[in-house]
Amino acid sequence: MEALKTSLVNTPRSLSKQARRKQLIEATIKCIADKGLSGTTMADVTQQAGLSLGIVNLHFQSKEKLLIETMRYISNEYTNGLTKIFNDQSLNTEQKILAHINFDFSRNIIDRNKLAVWFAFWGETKSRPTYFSICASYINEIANNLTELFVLLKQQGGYKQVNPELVCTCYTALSDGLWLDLLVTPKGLKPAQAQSVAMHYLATQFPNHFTA
Amino acid sequence: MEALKTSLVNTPRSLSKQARRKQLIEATIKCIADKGLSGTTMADVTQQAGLSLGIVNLHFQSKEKLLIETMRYISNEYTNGLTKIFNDQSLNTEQKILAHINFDFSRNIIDRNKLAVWFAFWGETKSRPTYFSICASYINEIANNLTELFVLLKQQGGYKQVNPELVCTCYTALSDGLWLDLLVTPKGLKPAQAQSVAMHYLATQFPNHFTA
DNA sequence: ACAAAAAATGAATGGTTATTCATTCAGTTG
DNA sequence: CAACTGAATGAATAACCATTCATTTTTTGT
Repeated sequence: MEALKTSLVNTPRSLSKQARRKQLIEATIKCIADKGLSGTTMADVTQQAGLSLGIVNLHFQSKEKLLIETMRYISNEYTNGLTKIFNDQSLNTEQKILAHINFDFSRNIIDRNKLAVWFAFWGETKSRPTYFSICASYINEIANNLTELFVLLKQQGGYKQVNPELVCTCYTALSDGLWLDLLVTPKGLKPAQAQSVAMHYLATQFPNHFTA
Repeated sequence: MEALKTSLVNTPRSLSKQARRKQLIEATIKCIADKGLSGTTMADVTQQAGLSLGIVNLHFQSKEKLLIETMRYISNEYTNGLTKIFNDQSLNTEQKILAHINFDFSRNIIDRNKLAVWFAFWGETKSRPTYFSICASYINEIANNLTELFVLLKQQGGYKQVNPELVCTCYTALSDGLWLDLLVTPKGLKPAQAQSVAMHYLATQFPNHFTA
């Protein structure tokens, strides 16, 4: 019996370098989800991709670099999605915040394989400075943007009591915690419920704009 | 130069089995925090404990069992602390909720070494059923107890709008997310701040009992 | 169609690490 | 104090796994 491969199409002998790297990164995501970070071997990854053992070193030089690129891949996907929303001129403040939440709980982001990768790497940030620096680079930017949106909505909606920075910290921690729930107790919390919990919190801060 | 040992006292040749196991578990926590779950070897753990290489297999049979017992150790410490609060006859509902939050952000619980262990294991729950079953066993009990407290406070305080189950889910996710912040961005968020963020949320639900 | 270049392969290598167990050591008992 | 018991040690073993690179396969350019 042959293992299910990440790419279902026949893999032509020569894809572009870019495409081959992506294929390997996606196989890595699947392996980390299935076997954990410590249990993922080069043999696992290459078999999952349907390629030969030496291929990772050919394209990434080492396992460590493959893992770092995998982290960066997921991290970029998330950051780019949010940046696009923040820069979308066609959306007003309220719509941007809504789009942000929708994105945070969209199918592609809360995919359990990817969540497993997020938490696998977060669990190692204390011991691996490189992982930490990847996180650090995007966390601040996202927080600044989101805080800015809350500042604007506070002004526009006349919410005198709201502390935008606090709301940003609270919302961000809440959505991280809901992600963890989705990973660890998938039977208990469905994606739609998770999103409604996040909405419930925002409704406490901006009751005229959001409802639980 | 000799590595700093987990136990600073001279370790007598014969401790009780229980004490020796605890010593090894605490060395394991330190190693996981320092080197990550995948980077922690038997040599690391035993050296950290100031004992010889074979000692783990003598007391735990295998590395896998040591890791499981380490997870259980931290998990029990947390669950027992909360259970004690819930069963404390001298506290009223409001005081129990406050005690719960204080405990969630107390020094012994949000110790960064222990947080690193929590997230290291959570990152592997999808691939390791045993880790998952340890989590599952305590999550439900804690959620039920906390929900019950919110039900009581709703009645006692006349909070018609409050949904106790939702508040429990939200608070729990929020505190998990804040734990993650404390682990990943310790420069950005101090323990006292984290606790005040959690209080801020509870104040939105029970404004007559809690203030941000 | 052929040669040259590029990509991919996987057996072999070498380093790492969990586990074993014969031996050493400390504490206890009669 | 001598014999005994069980805890602790660490050298040796065996399994595992990342990486290398000589060889094979495919693509490209002329």
